[in-house]
Amino acid sequence: MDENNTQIMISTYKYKNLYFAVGVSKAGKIVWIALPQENEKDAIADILKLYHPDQNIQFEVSNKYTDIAKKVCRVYNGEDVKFHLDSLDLNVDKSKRSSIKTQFERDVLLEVAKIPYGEVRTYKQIAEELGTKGYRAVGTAVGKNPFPIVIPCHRVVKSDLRIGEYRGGSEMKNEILKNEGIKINGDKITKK
DNA sequence: TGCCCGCCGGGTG
DNA sequence: CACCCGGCGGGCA
Repeated sequence: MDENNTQIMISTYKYKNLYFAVGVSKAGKIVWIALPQENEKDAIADILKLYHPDQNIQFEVSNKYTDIAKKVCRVYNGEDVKFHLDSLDLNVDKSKRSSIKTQFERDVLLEVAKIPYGEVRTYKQIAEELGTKGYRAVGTAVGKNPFPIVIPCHRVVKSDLRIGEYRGGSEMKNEILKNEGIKINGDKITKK
């Protein structure tokens, strides 16, 4: 592949049979973070899903951003690693290849980004912060989070404190929360 | 427009 | 507890 045509750089990091992957733009911004996968191919495929098949995206896998993938891994495993929001491509662009399609999705993600380590908020709380009753719409937007783990959508739970859904499965959500020290009994958060 | 959603709360047994 | 259902609003074909 011609390096000069590379539009996106993908780096992966393996830990305990799980592959973490990040996609980074030419501009050096993270455009997508994969949920951990059992093999590297799936992790890379998760990044490329962002792009339409007919976009013929140029990408290259290298170790250039392995440190970022490693940081994601560390957060997954319960470390309170800080990420700068400016390392993420938070642009809203419906037409172009952009991780975030609408202003509403962006607003939701920025609200979720405020949830402190080791705490949870409900979908309803996020909606109310944004001044809407579209609780389900918040769930939908959270579900499209291009930066899982870094923007902690796993910390958003149902109003009755049940865990709720997750792209990677509720078991994975459960595990990340557990790694953060959040107490869970069955499918419910046990403390406020 | 119509339909799908990582939701919510009130209802019933 | 278990379903069940109407309401809500954002996004997309």
